[in-house]
Amino acid sequence: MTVTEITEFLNAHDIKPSYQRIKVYECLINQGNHMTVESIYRELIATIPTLSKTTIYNTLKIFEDHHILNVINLNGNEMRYDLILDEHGHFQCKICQEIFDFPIQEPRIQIEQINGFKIEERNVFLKGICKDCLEKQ
Amino acid sequence: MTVTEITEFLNAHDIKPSYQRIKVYECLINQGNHMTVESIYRELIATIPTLSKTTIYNTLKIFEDHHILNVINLNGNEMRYDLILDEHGHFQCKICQEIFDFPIQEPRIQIEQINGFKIEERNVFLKGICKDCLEKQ
DNA sequence: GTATCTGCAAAACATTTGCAATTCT
DNA sequence: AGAATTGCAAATGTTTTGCAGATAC
Repeated sequence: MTVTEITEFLNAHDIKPSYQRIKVYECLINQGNHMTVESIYRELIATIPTLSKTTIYNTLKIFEDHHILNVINLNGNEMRYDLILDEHGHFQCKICQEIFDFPIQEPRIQIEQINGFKIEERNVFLKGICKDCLEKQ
Repeated sequence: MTVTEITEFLNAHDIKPSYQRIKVYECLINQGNHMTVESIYRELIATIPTLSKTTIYNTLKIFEDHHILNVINLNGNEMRYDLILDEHGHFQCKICQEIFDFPIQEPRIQIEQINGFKIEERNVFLKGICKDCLEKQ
């Protein structure tokens, strides 16, 4: 995705495409999902030496409000941020702590059980032991 | 569940049944799921005036380590604690913020997609608008 | 020229840690 | 007495807030 395309995308979602916002969005695309404010900061501080974490927080909040970003919290530590691209779940290994994405193809999880409720977001979060760590045991 | 039963239950899980631990467990049973440290504290401080939040944190950590409690974090604020009774998901209303439980009867969420991974815990967290808030709109 | 955006510094808040006092056996 | 538990106070780490300076239209 080029800078021009990001600019158009942000405009289309009523987000003014400032330099910082474009860079944060670019970072989320290039670095993949479940980034933290800290990891975004570390990634961008070389390019934007004056960048503050407050701006990252502000930007992510705006992205969330405009529904182009999902915010999740897997373990009670830092918040993690996912661009809304495809619907996927998260698996975190209890040993190496790494987070893996996996597709959710089952569109309804007994949603009819919750009668009259409007469901707008779904998060599926699994914990266990990943293949590599299992083999090391 | 009587105090005697809780005592036996904790003993059976290799947890020494101190007064505070019994009271915290009792609170989790009586007040239902997704309680926070703060809400447990407010509930118990009348009964145990010397109670500290550190003890609640300690106790919940022990319960978690001994697999009688699940810890979840829905919104990045406080952690929430669920006794492991039946498997259920959580639905949080974006308007009134209330959290509802719902049963998960579908045992596998495309788990075969994650080949060779050992899945030990599953959390399903939905967000949307609850019936009451929908009707008020 | 006015409104918006940025970013520093301080505040807020949940959780963890160190350690001394207490309790239990 | 000895070991485990409790709880106060301080530290930690993430996120939020207030506000002044910078930027954009």
